[in-house]
Amino acid sequence: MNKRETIIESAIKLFSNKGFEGTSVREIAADAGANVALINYYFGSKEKLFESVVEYRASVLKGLFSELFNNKELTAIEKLDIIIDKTIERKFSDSQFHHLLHRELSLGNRPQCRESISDILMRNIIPVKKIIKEGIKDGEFNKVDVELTLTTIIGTIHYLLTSDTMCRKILGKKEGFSAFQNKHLKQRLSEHTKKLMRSYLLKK
Amino acid sequence: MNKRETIIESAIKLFSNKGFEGTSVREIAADAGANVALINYYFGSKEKLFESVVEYRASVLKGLFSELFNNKELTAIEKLDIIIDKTIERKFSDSQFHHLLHRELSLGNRPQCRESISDILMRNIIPVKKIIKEGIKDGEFNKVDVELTLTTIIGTIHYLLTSDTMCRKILGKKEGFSAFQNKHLKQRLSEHTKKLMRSYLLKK
DNA sequence: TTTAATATTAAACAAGTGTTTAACTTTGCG
DNA sequence: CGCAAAGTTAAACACTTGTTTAATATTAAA
Repeated sequence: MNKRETIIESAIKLFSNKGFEGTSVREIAADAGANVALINYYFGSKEKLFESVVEYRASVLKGLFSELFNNKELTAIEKLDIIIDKTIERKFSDSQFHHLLHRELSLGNRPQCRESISDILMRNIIPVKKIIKEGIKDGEFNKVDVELTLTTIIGTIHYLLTSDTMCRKILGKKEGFSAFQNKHLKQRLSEHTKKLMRSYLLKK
Repeated sequence: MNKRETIIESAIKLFSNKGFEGTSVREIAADAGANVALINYYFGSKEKLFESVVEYRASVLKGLFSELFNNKELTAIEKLDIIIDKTIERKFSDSQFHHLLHRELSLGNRPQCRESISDILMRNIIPVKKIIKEGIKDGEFNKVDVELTLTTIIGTIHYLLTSDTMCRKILGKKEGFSAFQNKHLKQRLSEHTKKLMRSYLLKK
């Protein structure tokens, strides 16, 4: 890993934990073991470093579900099951970064940055939308509000990951419980979301 | 409205829009038409101003659903309908402030602040939990995962309000569409959430 | 009106901010 | 090697940050 990537990794860690404005370029440089000037040398500015961070990680999230849409052997509800599990897996394993995206998304500054973040998030949402629509067209699903149904799937998973503190309180757990590294919770969330979708989407 | 309150109001506006770290005390003072030193005179520090902001607004959100729990004339699903509508109404009318709370909640700094914010949010969640539990005990509801069901309700509403940009993209709307002031969207969200909960909770 | 508490101010403070400069070192290619 | 490009550095730059100080203005009670 070269110094450019080291800086990006440190930036991801610090931006995720302390926010964009709450992190100084000197902190990032120190964490990466690099000179402050290197940040401007490689990225031009702190703001452009942020954009690089987003792009850098975005490539990992890229097109996770697109091939699923073209699969003809699975039913729509089976596809949705896979989407639910993968979304949970992804959000749990990288909850810090997802917080970073959503935090900056809710801010009034840097509108261009909001635009690119929402584009990244949409890449994983569009295939889900298509799959639900297809399920309805094929008569497998009830005629539901497609956009809000996918909002429910993502929103349920997302809200549970709001913060470790919040998650503990919702679940009524004691202080020691670490929500984000809990395997049982992922399983529980997966079952809940799948059952919910089956009862709502599948015809009785 | 005295100067102390004027400062709090300006702080709410600016913190909501630009985040805690992204807002300077001088901006707040300027917006409130007050001298910078007044912030430290009244609140002691920027951080304590933030706590005052949270407390100030928390009183408004206080105990919105507690009396609903004790109501014996409504069925559990009817109570839930009311909760859904009130939650939508509240979040839509004050989406900026809710973003502020959730943004700071997801940050690693100021753990004591996270604690008080999650306490505030829980005040509105606990009665919902009770109502769903009661519905199950009375045999009106299926035996669902209570904590995750309420997460679904709040998460659905919350996620749609992530950002105006994001909301537009999810719904497939053009640039002009302003999600947060749209009456039709509130109605649509209300119907979706109620239907979802009826199909999931009520016995067939 | 005197007096003491409260409110408000401009100015200064020290520390931290992102960024730039110019010098120096390392790298890789002809 | 020679040399240019890329990488890395310490120091300085100009500016903003939250906070404090000490002086002044306002208020309200005695």
